[in-house]
Formats: sequence, structure tokens, C-alpha cells
Amino acid sequence: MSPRSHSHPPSPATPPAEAADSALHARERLSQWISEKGLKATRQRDVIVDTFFESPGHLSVDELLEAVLRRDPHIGAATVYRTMKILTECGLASARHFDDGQTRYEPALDRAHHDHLICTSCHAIVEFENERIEELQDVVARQHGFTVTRHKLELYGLCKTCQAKPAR
Amino acid sequence: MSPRSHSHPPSPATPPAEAADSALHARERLSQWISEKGLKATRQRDVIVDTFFESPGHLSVDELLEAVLRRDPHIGAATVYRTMKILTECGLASARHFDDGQTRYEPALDRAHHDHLICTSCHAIVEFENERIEELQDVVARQHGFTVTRHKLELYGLCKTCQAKPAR
DNA sequence: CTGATAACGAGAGTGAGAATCAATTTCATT
DNA sequence: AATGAAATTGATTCTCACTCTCGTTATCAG
Repeated sequence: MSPRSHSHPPSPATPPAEAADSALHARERLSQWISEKGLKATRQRDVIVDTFFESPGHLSVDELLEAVLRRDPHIGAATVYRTMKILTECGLASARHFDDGQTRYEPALDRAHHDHLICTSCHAIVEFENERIEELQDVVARQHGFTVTRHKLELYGLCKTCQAKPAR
Repeated sequence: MSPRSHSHPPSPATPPAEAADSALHARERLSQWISEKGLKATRQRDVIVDTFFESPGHLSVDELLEAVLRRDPHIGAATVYRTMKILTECGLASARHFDDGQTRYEPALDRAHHDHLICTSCHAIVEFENERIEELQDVVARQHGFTVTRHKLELYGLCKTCQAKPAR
């Protein structure tokens, strides 16, 4: 079989202290959830969760897997899918479906609701909040007799940088 | 008030005059586009386009195919995909990607922009427009240096009917 | 330590949609 | 009408994101 040389995988490049911190919080909350639900803690999940919280937001599973494999080349894609599903269920991550056909995840630790501006050229994603828009949405929903549980507002276009550049 | 006229060619179920009318307009515009682009008119495309414009909005390709097959059981799914792509390119239809993983098409003949309320229980889709929200979106985009080319606003929740019912 | 069982990884299965390709249809030009 | 180049068709295959299956392994309460 495989030699379990499992020393703790040292982080290749020191991540920002902030990110590492949020990864810590997340691991606490996750272990809580795990014991509540009768799940089991595994090395793979730790690696995936750490990687996720130490990476910039809006990762696709592919991108996350790539980063995970740099730390542990033996983790399977299915495990990343499964882990992100768990993170979503316990409220630590939220899934976003933009128009590129992939599910993207962003950390959801104590984050307020927000929407997105998406550059169709460089694929940059900028978050924003606008209380007025939210209010108006509620008004519209009420006018139509709807009780809204969630919403999605995405603005697609060119970011400042990509407007300046000619055609890419 | 719906006019009950018998002036239409015999079709399996007489569609609303309004819909048949828009199907007519659409066919004109399509044939224009077809000759412009050096494409060719075909019986299959006519059937698909007619069916599309005589059906209620927000059809998935599956649903459309089903309706098409009732008129001509020999039309292939690939042709429906291809035809809807053409309709989208020439501005007669617009594609929508809601959270159910299928592309849905709605007629776009001289229609103004609008957004959607979607019932997560009965899957009803209600359209709405709100000029104030649009304006605020522009403001937000400007603040972030974006030039927005299109946007997507979807409100998910329960419609009036489904709120009344217990659980479905 | 041990046994029940959750979790793993590899790979097969799915479903929407795009691509391929031989056979057919369209249509401008004879 | 007949021709033939080019577009179109439908069956099938492929791709891509994701889920499921299954034999094996790891976790953890007792």
C-alpha cells in the first residue's frame, strides 16, 4: 500500500494572515457540523477546506481541485465536489451559477448578501451591495404576490481595464 | 376578449390568433435573415418556428421538441437546438438560463427588457419591468467603472397560489 | 483493539448541448 | 425542368460538469 508519511502538509506559500484566520474559523465550525451530523473528519476534507478559504473567491471546482492537488496529488475530484456540497449545506460556502456553465463557490462566513459585476472579457468578478435595489425588489415581489426567498442579480459587461484595451 | 375566427388553415388545435400572428411576423423576419445570410429555408425550421411562437413563453428545448414532434415526428433534437440558435442570433428569441440547468427561450419580437419572478414550487415564471432598478444598476456599474452590456435579475420564491397551499 | 460505518478514489453513468458526417434538400443557374 | 454546389438534416458521437457506484480504506465510539 501507500506509505502514510502524513506529516501535516506545510503550506507552500504563506497565505495572507486574514485568509488563514478565516480558514481556522471555518474548520471549527465544520467540525461542529461534522459531529452534529455523525459525519467523520478526514485529512482530505481538511486540505480542501483550508485550500478553499486561503484562495481568492469565486473558485470553480476545477480551479479548486488544481490548487488542492498541489498540496495533495492523491485527492479525487469527487471528494472536492462532495466537500463543497457539505460546506454549502453548513453555510460556510455559497454556490454561484454564472453564465460560464460552472458552479463557483465563495466563502460565506458571516457575509452579508451581495451581487456581482462580471467582466465578460477578463472574467473578473466584483461584488457589490445596494440596499435600494433590494428594497425595490421586495416591492416588485409584493406587487405580484410573491414571497421571495432568494434572488440573483448579475451585471455583465466590461471592467475599466478591459474597456481601455482594444480588442482581446 | 379573444376573436374566434376560422380563417386560419386547419391546424390540430387552433392556437390563439395573437400567437399565430406573431408567428407570421416572425416567419417574415426569419426569411429576411435567411436570405441575408445565405441560409436556406426548410420545412423543419418552419415547423419549429411556428410551434415556438404559438406556445406559451419560457420553453426549454425539451418541451419545444415535444411540441414539435406532435406536428412532425421525424424532426431531430439537433435541429431544434440549431434552429433556436438561429432565432436567437436574429433577435427573434432570447435565451434564458434559470437555475434549473436548462436553457429556456422566450419570444423577443419587439419586446422591451424585463426580468423574472420564479416560483420554486410550481415553476411559474412571471415577468416584470422596473425602470428604477435598471437605473440603480447603471449607477452601481458606473461606480465600479463597468460598462454593462446585459444583466440578469431573478427573484426566486413562492407565488401567491403556492403560499396558500400547504406543501407540494 | 475492534467493528460499524462514513469516506475515499477510480471510473462509469447522466443530461444538456455541440460536433461530426453521410445522405438529403434547397435553390440559383442553366 | 434539370443540374449541382452548398446548406441542412437526423443519427450518432463527443464534451463537459457533475453525480453515482462500488470495492477498499480510514475514522472513531465502545
